[in-house]
Amino acid sequence: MKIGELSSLTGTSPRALRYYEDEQLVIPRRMPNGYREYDDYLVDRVIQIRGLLDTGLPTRIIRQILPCLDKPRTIHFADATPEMLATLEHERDRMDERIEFLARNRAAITEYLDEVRALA
DNA sequence: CTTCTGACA
DNA sequence: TGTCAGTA
Repeated sequence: MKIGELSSLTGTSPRALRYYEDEQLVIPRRMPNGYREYDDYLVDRVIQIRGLLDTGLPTRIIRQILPCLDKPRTIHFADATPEMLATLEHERDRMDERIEFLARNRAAITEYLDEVRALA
């Protein structure tokens, strides 16, 4: 499929899709006219990438763990280097911090909402 | 009309 | 990331 279809299918702008290619998060083939040709399995990968990006993971890390996320997930346990496990642990801890941060703000907003409603 | 690359009041 | 330009 061309970039436009992948874009609407994943809710990701063509601009972002081209950026992912620069970061080597997705490697589309090229059609004779120069247009990018994306394989169907990339729909799931792009959605996966967006989720990881929203989590706060830098593209460098995503690029590193992406091969572990593809279809034959079981086969990829082999290339799990100790360095990668270390970075993943680090990122997991960062996620925990982010969760705490988000939870505080959620609590603050809830509290604010309750007070406003109490006065109304 | 869609996509491509490069660039930024 | 959006968007504009000048093409293919």
